[in-house]
Amino acid sequence: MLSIGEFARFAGVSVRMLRHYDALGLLSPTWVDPHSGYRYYQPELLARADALVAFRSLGFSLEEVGELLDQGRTPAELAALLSRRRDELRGQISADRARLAEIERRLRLLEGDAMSTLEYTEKPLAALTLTQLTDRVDDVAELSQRVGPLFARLFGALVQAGVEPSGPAIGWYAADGAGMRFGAGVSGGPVAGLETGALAAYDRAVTTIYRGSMAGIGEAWQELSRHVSEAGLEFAGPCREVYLSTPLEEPDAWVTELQQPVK
Amino acid sequence: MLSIGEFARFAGVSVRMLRHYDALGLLSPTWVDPHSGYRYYQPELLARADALVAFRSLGFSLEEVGELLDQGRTPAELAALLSRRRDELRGQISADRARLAEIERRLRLLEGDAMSTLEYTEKPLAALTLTQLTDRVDDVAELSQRVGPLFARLFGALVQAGVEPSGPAIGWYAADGAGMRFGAGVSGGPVAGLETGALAAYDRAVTTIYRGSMAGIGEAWQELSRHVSEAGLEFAGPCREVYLSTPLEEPDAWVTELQQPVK
DNA sequence: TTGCTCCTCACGTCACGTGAGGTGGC
DNA sequence: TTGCTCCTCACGTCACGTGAGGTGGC
Repeated sequence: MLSIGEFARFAGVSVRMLRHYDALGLLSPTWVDPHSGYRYYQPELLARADALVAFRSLGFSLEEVGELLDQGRTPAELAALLSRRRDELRGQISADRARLAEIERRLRLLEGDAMSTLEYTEKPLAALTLTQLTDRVDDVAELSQRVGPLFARLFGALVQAGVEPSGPAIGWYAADGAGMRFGAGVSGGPVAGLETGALAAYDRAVTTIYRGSMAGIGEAWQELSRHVSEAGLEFAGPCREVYLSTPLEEPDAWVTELQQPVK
Repeated sequence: MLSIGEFARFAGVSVRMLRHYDALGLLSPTWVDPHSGYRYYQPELLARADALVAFRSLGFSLEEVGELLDQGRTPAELAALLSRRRDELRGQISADRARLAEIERRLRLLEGDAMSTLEYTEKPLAALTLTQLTDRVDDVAELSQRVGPLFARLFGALVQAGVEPSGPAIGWYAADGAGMRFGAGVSGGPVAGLETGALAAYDRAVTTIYRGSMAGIGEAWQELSRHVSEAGLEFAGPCREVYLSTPLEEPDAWVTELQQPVK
């Protein structure tokens, strides 16, 4: 019979962990001295300890290890547990690959002319209730001349209603046949003369912060599109522009977040 | 100015986390009402929130994110942080690949004739002080006839000295020119007529539990060797056998752990 | 005034490591 | 008898989620 320290050395785990496994009922000593509380282990228990260590190092939780060590499991149940872990691992590996690719991209940018280049963030997009004006064009080329006036009308109506929005202005753009539907709005309560519309929530969206005037925003969208397709993603809904900082006298200093739902 | 709830929706994080980031000094509100404690955020802060979210999702800790967001960092420092994370990710991916391969191997075994096949565990090997007898052979073919008598002599000496070992008997085998040095021992204090020797500790060893008589242990070692080379590992020291259960009357029921240090 | 949002404090998660303070065994 | 090992209890880790109990703002 081995003391806990000897058994720990053979099993390659800490004494603390053997006590923990005992408390969880995963690996109990052969005999415990009722007077001193000392734990004693038969060498045969090393087989169970080895299996425990092996399953842990494959990334199973201790609860799952308990199921895997349970003698009553059928091969089909064991296979189900292993398959689940296999799928988790595949998911982790591909997520880590994507992270690695993004880190390598940023490293390349740092070596070269980094400052001019955009950074991308993936995050969920919350649903949004907008007080807005909407419009549409048949030809996308007309879009740039139509968005500005729409925002001008929006802010005119807000000023007339005496409403000062607390949050940023928001634009959205949805493909509509050969043309495009679009809207200009702010979040907040209903205002006479303006529509109330809703933007849906999305689990995943690629976003980026663009700094500069609206003249260059088309190029920024093109770069974002390229990034989305290089990451192996697809567009999953209408895109949004969130105008974070729009000092009237300095159109080149505007800060806009571009948001593209993806899947 | 946005309330914490509005800002959280735009940033795609929870209100709880915004308070946490504030407490850590990573992302502080533009203004805090001294009376109510309410936090208010400028829309411009979304750029910082996005960067924070992006770095977190690349797997950086919040402490590292703090360094990455710090304006005072030079491109070289940023590159160093990114490179470190890149190397971590590469390590994780290859570790996960190895886990995946092992899980797939076990799944294949479960489909086929699983029960007869060995399971392998990787764990560290502790240093060991042995009370032992040693010998050597010039020709490895002689080994099997020489190990048994060595153990017989060992146990004879232990009985004569009145020593009952608490732990398992241990054999070790080290290549020595064309032949092999080997030992038979038990852990525990010095015994007259026996040598005292030490086995070194190893960070990594592949181990397996073999059930059966010593006649089949050579085959078990061959399977283990095959597993080691398939896993892309190399031998890194003398191997050990730990005799976990050795009922005298049932040599076919013996339980032995095979241990092979690797790198 | 009613809901809604916001506030702080604090506990739970998971698989450990690392003490503190005390006792048993050779 | 001295060290060494063992015992239990409990806190710290990390990035969160989820309450409890209370207050502010429209």
